[in-house]
Amino acid sequence: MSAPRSLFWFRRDLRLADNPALLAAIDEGEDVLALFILDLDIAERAGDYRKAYLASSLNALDDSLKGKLAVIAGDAVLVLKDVIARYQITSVHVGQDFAPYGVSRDARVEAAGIHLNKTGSGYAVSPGRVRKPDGTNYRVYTPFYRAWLTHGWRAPVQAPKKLELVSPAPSDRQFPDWQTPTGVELQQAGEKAALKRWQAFQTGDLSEYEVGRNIPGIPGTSRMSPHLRWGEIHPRTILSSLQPGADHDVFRKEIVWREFYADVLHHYPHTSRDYYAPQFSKLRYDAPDEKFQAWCAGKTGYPMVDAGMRQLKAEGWMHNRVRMIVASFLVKDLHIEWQHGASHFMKYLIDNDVASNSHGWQWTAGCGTDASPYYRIFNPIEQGKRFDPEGNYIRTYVPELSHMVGAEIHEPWSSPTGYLHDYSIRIVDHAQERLESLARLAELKDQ
DNA sequence: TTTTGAGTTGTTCGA
DNA sequence: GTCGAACAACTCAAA
Repeated sequence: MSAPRSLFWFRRDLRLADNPALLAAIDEGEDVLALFILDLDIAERAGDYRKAYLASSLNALDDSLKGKLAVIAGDAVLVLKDVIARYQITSVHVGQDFAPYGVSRDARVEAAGIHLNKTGSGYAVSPGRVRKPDGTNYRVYTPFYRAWLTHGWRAPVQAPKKLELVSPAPSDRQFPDWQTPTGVELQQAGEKAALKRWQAFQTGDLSEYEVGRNIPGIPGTSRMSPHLRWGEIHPRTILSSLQPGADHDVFRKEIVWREFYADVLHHYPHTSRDYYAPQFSKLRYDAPDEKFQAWCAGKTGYPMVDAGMRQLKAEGWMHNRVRMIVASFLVKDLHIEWQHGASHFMKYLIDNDVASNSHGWQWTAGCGTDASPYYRIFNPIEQGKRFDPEGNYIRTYVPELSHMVGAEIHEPWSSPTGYLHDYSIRIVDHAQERLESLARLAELKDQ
């Protein structure tokens, strides 16, 4: 009988600190093989931004593991079978993945006879755990939040003190060569970068978060989303350093929104692509045409919308306030189904989380949980004036408007210099399309 | 079972 | 410029 040797399969938990599943693997094996499986099906769908971020995160993880991370491309079942045989693995450990794709992948693995020891997940309270007294799940955020607070969560655990790693064969070090696209500046990936950024946010902008988070022209948000997406930091680590006070409370609620949407998707897996409120599938929509292309390219002629869409392409990330503005514009002004926008986001966002993305879109579209009232249609001009009064955000991303100062930047059509540098003419009239949206929603009501 | 209050993020209109 | 009301009706959670 050979010595017990465990496999730790890294998936969405690319970190060493506060990783109970990794500790479980260490407990069970005299040594541990650290593995990441490159799923080429996902890679085919993913945009270059996501791939570059992941490649960078894997390099960072490998550094922490002193160059002993195995990376193998292929189908999870085949790779695991092969690795288990070749390295004489006696147990496989993972953190539980709740996203629909991960759930079905893990089911295939287990159906193939590979037992996965699951410890913890990427959430402070795993999806499915927060329940109403009658045992059913919540569909509204605020009651979920109150129950979530009551539920509580475990304290973070330390990084392993001692980690005996198996050295993988050179042929099992298939790190992808995915480069950041030219002209794009992605935020730094990896556990160290995540912790450093969290520390900086905690001692900095967190104290002004309630107001600052809504101003896209300043660095008022934490930018933890890409790190949370790949588990470079665990939400427990974040939550455990929050204090009482309004700004911290608002930030905690944002973390719990992530937990809520994961819970909703867990109970209704089809809502990653389909309507949470099915009657909205009967609404009259327009096919994605050249207007959709203009939206993607950031050439709608609405400064705040265009700035957001261009930030997405420049950084693989977009400020949350602006995500709502561009999403509302696509659905309510262009009358295009939310899935088209959600797919575009998933391609470019380095924080591409299917639960938060799909349900964020559905919220804006009015077909999600806690959906906004039908009459809540964002005015891209007013939103710009309110949250980017000086136009700092717009000037950063829309060079055709960089010569404009003050509030006039929000309405280039009203300014003699608005089109001096060939800024796009408005592709639609917001006031008119707002009425069109209300009319189409009224049709739905009459049915 | 029935009732009641509440529900992330807004805009427009008229006084 | 500011302010309050109106904008549907419905679903959800909890008493």
